[in-house]
Amino acid sequence: MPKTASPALTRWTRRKEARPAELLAAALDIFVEKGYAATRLDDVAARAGVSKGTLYLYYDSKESLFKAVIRGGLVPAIQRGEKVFEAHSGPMTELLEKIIFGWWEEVGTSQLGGIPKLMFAEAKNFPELADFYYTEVISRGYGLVRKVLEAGRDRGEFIAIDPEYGTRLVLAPLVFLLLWRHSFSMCERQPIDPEKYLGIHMRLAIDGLRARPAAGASALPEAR
Amino acid sequence: MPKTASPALTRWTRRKEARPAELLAAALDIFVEKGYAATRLDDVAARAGVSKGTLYLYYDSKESLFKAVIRGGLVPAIQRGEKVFEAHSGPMTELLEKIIFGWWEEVGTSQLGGIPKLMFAEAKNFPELADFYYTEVISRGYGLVRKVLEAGRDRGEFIAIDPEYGTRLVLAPLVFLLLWRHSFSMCERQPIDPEKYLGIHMRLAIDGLRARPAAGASALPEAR
Amino acid sequence: MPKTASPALTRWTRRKEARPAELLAAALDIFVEKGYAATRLDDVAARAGVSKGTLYLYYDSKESLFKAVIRGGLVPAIQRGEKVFEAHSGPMTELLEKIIFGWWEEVGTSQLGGIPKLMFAEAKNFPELADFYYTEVISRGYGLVRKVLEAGRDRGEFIAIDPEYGTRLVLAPLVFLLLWRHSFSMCERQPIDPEKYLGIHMRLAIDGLRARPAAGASALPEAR
Amino acid sequence: MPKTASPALTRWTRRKEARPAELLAAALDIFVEKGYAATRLDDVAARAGVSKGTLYLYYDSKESLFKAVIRGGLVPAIQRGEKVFEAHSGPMTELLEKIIFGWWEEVGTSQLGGIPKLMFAEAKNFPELADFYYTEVISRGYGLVRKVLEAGRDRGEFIAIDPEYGTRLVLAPLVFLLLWRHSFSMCERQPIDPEKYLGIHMRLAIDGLRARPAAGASALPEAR
DNA sequence: GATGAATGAGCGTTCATTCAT
DNA sequence: GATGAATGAACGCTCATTCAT
Repeated sequence: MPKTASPALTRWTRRKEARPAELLAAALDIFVEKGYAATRLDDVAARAGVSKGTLYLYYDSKESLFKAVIRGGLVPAIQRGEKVFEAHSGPMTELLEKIIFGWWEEVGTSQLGGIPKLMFAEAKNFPELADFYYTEVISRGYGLVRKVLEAGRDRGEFIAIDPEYGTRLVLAPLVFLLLWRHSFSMCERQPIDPEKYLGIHMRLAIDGLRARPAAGASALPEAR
Repeated sequence: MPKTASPALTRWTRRKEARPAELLAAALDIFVEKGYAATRLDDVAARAGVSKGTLYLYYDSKESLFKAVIRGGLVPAIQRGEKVFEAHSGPMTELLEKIIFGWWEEVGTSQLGGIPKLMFAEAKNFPELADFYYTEVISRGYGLVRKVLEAGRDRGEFIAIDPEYGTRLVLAPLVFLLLWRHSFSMCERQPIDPEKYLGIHMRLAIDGLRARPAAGASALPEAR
Repeated sequence: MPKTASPALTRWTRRKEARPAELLAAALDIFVEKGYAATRLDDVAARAGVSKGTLYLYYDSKESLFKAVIRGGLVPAIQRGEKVFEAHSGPMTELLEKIIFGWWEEVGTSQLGGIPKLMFAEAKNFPELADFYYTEVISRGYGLVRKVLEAGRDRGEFIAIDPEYGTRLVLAPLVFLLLWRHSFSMCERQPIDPEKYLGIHMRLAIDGLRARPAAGASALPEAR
Repeated sequence: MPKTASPALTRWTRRKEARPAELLAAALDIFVEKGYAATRLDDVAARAGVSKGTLYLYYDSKESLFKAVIRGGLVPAIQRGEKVFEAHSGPMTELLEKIIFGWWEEVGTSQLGGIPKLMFAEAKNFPELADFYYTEVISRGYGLVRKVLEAGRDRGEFIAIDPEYGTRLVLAPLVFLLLWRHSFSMCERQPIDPEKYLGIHMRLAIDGLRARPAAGASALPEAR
């Protein structure tokens, strides 16, 4: 005998295990589509196919739902990046490319790529959310890239640039790409090609950071 | 024909003509402080010293008020940049620095610097607004930088990089700085120093773009 | 016929029979702690160590649960008071004190003391509940005290005061004490001492009610 | 030409001066009818003939609306009682009766008489409200009566009873009457007659408090 | 032209009640 | 019998917009 006739027809269906993931997926969709403040919990519930009250069975508030989306989506991606760092041996230039492109593939091309725009947009109005995101995502992502730059400098691969600023300048175009694709991308006739964009950025950045064997006339004079 | 007839009438007329500008200044303040959605028209009216109803005498809706803010604030700044381009003679590296630092001083350090964050945040929810901003601000700003890069390439100063992507990569850190300062800047202990940040960016970018007399092993091989 | 067949069945049966009492005890705790409207059935269930659904196995609704609490708590206390009346012989002044102090000890100092406040609060919103409480608790409690006063008057101990009003005036301070301790008592620096309060009340009341051998100038002139 | 055709027909009617009083009257009605927690602001608005939003034009929250009801209704009544105290000369027995009966006529027979029940009911769940009420109403009302008792004792009219407890015992029947009439009064066949009830209370209380020229056998032995 | 009182749709959150398991 | 996931109707509060004055 099959399990039941049709789950879609019953109003009460027990889905305890699957629910949180479904709810989070629906929430991610709507948060990315509308932004944090403009997201209505009704819409999230409707997207997940449940009632608004059900949301509160799993998450205490809009804010905790949002945090769960971050915790379940972006934080693991960061952690995987940290694993990649630890497992890596070889030139830091390679590791840098691996991390940047990996992040793009994992985050940039998925729905998660819409989160940073949302966070930039709402950080001022929801300081607690901003703190959470800064601690859990930004500082860890930045720390990861900074460690790569510092290791490269220590290994003699990179020039001695201030790692704080170098990190920002390495990440800025990546962040910009993320924001762009969730804002004005539909306004351009010629849409940006992320692979090409990131490729050029990486080549310019790595070349700019690379320690030159014999500093020629055009080398950066004391970039610190 | 003289501008106005009597002084008494003049003062009244001048007041009436000054109203929109006062309203716009107040709106800019609040929009930048709170964001678009969180801005209450009551607050704008209070800041301008008028009643809420008066706002509707001049602007149809919150959205049209917001558009007017952009039209009156960012577009003239772009136009001044275009003037600088036309008046310039000499190396394009100099012009690029002049434009980037000029934009930072004029826009980045003023209230207007908060607009881009707003636009990125609301572009998806207000497509018409996004189109308007893309046409009036983004494409003109980008075009300006692109023309600098193209002129530099034509003059043999810069390497032959795809100008569309080069432009984005030159501007991305600037945009990032703008957004950062209106979002997460209060989360960091060590606040970013814009002059230093832009200085390093310019040196890296100009060095990366600069055509090298004799391309050594580490030079960019055909970055196109 | 013996009560139950086997010990195993007994234990199970006993558990099932104990359930309502456990639920009622939990409900009394929460109702008294939070009030009727602010009581959440989740809390009652949690306190009783059962699920919320189980509550509905035994009681149709929040209101019927509340009624059951009253039936099981206050009504037996009234009945014990009636037994005391019947068993008493001797002066009515003694009986009155016995009943008042007994009620205080049994009801006032226990959880049950919170019920009258609830009933006063909800009587208007739940008329059916009010009728039930009036019939089962109030009219019987009043009747008891009234009979004491009437007996005292018939025995020549008390003056001929209208027993309806005398009863109310004897009970009012008791009710007031009950309500006070479940409402504003935490606002006062010097908390009320129930023994002292009731002691003074009793002495004043009994003295006021006591038939004076020779009615002096200050005696109550026919208080009817 | 008359002012306007019909105010009832226009949706926007400017009522600024009259509004607060109308709102307060409507709020008092509903609060007394339903209690604090069970009062819906929609109902208050509907009773006042305005929209719910209009309520928030005048009062920040449900709580502040309620406080305004107290401040505008009960506090002035207390103040008038304090004036009566100051203006009085003559026996304290007279003053006590004047105050008790005055309070009854002014508060007990109006809608305001429903407030105390509501406060007893909600004090535990809204401690801030309880503090406010205790400070503004209870402690002042109690203080007033206590001063009468103390003055009477100092003048030799009253026996030396603990004024804190004497005050409570004088007021308890009054409070009880107020609560009763807003809770169970509709359950009784023979409704209580307030004048008679208070009359008997006053005679018993004043007689109980009165210092006896020559303490007979039945006088209170050291009621302290 | 200017005002500001009034509106009403909408949102986050709560909780008594239901019912598939 | 017992469970607890799911529901949905409320409720307090907000705010862009309207319009009588």
